[in-house]
Amino acid sequence: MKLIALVDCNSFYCSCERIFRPDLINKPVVVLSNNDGCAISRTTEAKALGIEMGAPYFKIKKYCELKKIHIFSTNFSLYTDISRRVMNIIIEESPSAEVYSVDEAFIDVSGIKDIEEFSKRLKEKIYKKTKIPVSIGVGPTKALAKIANNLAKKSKKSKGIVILKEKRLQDVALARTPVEKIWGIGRANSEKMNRLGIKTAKDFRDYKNTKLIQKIFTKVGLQLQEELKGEIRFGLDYDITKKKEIMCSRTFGSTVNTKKDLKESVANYVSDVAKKIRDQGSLCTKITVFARTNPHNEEVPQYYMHGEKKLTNPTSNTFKLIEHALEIVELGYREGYAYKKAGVRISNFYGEKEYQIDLFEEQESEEEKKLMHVMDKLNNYNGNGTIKSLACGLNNDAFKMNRNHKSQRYTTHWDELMYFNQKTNIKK
DNA sequence: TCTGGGGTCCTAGGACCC
DNA sequence: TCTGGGGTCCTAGGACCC
Repeated sequence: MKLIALVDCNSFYCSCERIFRPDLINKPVVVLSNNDGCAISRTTEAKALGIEMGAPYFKIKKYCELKKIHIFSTNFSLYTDISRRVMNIIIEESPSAEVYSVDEAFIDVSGIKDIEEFSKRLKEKIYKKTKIPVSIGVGPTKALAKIANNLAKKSKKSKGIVILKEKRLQDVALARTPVEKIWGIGRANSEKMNRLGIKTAKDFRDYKNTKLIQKIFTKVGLQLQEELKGEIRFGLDYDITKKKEIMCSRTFGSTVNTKKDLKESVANYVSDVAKKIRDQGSLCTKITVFARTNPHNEEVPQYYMHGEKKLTNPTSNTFKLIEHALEIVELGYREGYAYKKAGVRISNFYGEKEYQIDLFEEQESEEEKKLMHVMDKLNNYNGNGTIKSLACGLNNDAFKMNRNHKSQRYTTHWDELMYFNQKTNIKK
């Protein structure tokens, strides 16, 4: 039987701060987001005092002072560093692990004889070496491990470890879990579930009309239901090092009111994402830029500037990307608005599986067929299926492809073709 | 006065093609 | 010249997660 453990750090950012302030153990602590905007991490003591996730700081400031809640501004480089230490221990101690986020990791514990003993040892070791407390939940699937973990956090008796191996235990656990606590069911979907009379995770698991589940909650909802039944739908992913999109965005302390200032910020964000994409060794073929006014402020006129650009040549070059980004700002910028937030996102990375197929995998060797095949891939890779007609040939002479239906929609340039050729190791 | 930042996945519907 | 049904690709946007 397959068993998956989820190790989750308790109130991670707060716990990181406590490493240097052991006097705050057992005291309420809150960590705020950028610009001290809102609460993003709370200890159990702070939760008990009613501090909500995402609560705007200006609304709770007085209350925090009154209740002597200790407030910290974020220190992401610290958290990243501590996270790495914790994850390294988990990887060292486990047969195989997937680092899922900054404070969580899944472990395949199927082969381990005494899972309780293993969990206890791991938990102790992490605490001893990093001073970060963790909870561990075990179940046949990721979704069940998540539920086990939630219970481990809640129940004092469990001492931070809950193992949901037997069906009987799962029944009890699921009946005690309201739907909105299920991993992957957020506010919108839990409201829909309640309307269907589904209140607990057990109700959801046992809901017979799976067609309806699929219809309302889409494929993901159906997969979740199956996971709760103990059927694995989300396997462990050991190789998630490469991102599919990278973004950088900021809320401004005060608003930005000129095109020049906005361009300056955008250029900064671009250099940030460009560095990241080079670090992961990819090139991107799409860039998105957005800037928006403050949606929380109803007094000011609202505008959401948003534009994207497909790049013919994949790149990670900062200057090229900045050029593209500023062009988008140039097109989308409107005078007279107070911009409160802006960001840049790059995506459609070159270097992913689907683009690495051998273009000549079909061994039929007629030249025309080969070229058509390349064109199809190129179309795919350019992401728009409507390349006009193929201009391809030595000396840059146009060389038109004729499909039997005389479509002339496939075009590109020889350089581009050669570039693609090079990258994918096609033998000419 | 002050409301984070960085991701992933899915679907509906439009555009386009044959 | 007539025109429809079916397929594919792409985008916007929703929902969710940490």
